[in-house]
Amino acid sequence: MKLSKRGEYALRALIDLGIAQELGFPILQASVLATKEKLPVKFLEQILAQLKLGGYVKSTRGKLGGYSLAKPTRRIKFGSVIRLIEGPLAPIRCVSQTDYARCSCPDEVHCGLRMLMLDVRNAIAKLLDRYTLKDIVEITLRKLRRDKVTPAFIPSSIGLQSVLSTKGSPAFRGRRKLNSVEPKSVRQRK
Amino acid sequence: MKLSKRGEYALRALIDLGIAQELGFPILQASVLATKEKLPVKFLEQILAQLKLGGYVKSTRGKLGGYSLAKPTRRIKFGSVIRLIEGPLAPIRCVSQTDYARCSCPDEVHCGLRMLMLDVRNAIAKLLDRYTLKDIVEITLRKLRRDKVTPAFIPSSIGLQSVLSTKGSPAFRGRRKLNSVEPKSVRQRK
DNA sequence: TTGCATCCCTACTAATTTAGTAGAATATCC
DNA sequence: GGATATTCTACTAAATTAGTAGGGATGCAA
Repeated sequence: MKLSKRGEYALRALIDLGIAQELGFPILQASVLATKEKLPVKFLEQILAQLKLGGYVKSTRGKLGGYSLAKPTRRIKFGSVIRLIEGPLAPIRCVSQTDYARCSCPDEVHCGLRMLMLDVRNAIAKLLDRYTLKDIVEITLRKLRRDKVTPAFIPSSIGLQSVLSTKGSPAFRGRRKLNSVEPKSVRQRK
Repeated sequence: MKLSKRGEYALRALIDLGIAQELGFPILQASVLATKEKLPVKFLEQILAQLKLGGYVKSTRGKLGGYSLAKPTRRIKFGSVIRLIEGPLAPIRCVSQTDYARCSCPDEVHCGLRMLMLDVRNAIAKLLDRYTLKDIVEITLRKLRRDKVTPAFIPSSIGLQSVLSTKGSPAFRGRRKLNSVEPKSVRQRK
């Protein structure tokens, strides 16, 4: 039931890009992302390339280049990202909706394991196909604000302790709407 | 989010043992299980040894020997079996309840990925830690009866088409109780 | 007591997947 | 043109998975 490093890094990168975008920094370099998450740049580049293929990020080259999200955060569902990187959500292929394959058991209809795993796959898919990057970005930002913490990828050149103040810095004046309703299942712990 | 073959075979074996027991054949040989599920005997033996270590099955040697369940089916939860064979249910270690480990992110408390994965792990655990072998055995038997199918491991020497009749064959006269309430989440499809 | 079916134990291995490295090519901005 | 990025391709080391292989120990039954 594991998420691979590759998958983990992909999701981290997307979340970082989402947060940064919301804070007014729509473009981040691979090196910045890698530094923040403490992972190998070259490996991350490969993952970003894959995300680009999947249509989740776009890139610009050259000086001032980097990666940014290719579509609105609310259109990016975690389920589909994970499917892209890791394959089907289902624990066994015979209960996959997106990539079904017959399993070895003689009688699929009366297979107890299959019934159980179908439930597991549905539980996972229900969560991951509902939650969008937008949800997670909002929740994370709310937590950060509440605890007055500054995310690592804010360029230190700008002394932006105030970036996170709810009042709004110039970067995002007028486009705040982080008071929307929190999704039921992803609640803040503690 | 995959279940390994090893895990799959372990669960299949337990379910088969559970069904066989309920039908009055409490002991099955590794070779019988392997034949039924069409998988390598030697590999299955290793898995059964692991299940024995975990206290889920017991074995008797010699002629007429074989494997049987070591405790009542209602005490065998799928969650713990999978944990034994596969490790933690959690997609990433930092949200595991049974085998926590810190992850690479700088700030676990404000990690969006962690929040999401905690929900996934809880959804999985909620299912797998609730469902017991008993639940699955009952549901499977009910389906088999409804469709009048005979499970493969009934010895062909006995001509037991009638084994599955609800009226009861001598093997289990008087200890039928398959009309208990079906768990909500694992329902019969179709 | 002999035969045989069964589990038990240990070691090995082939294939696949995972998690990267490495380095040069290409594009873009100043 | 130089600095800074992404892009592309190839390679690889380590771990995991899914088995094979071969005997040894045990217990029942004739």
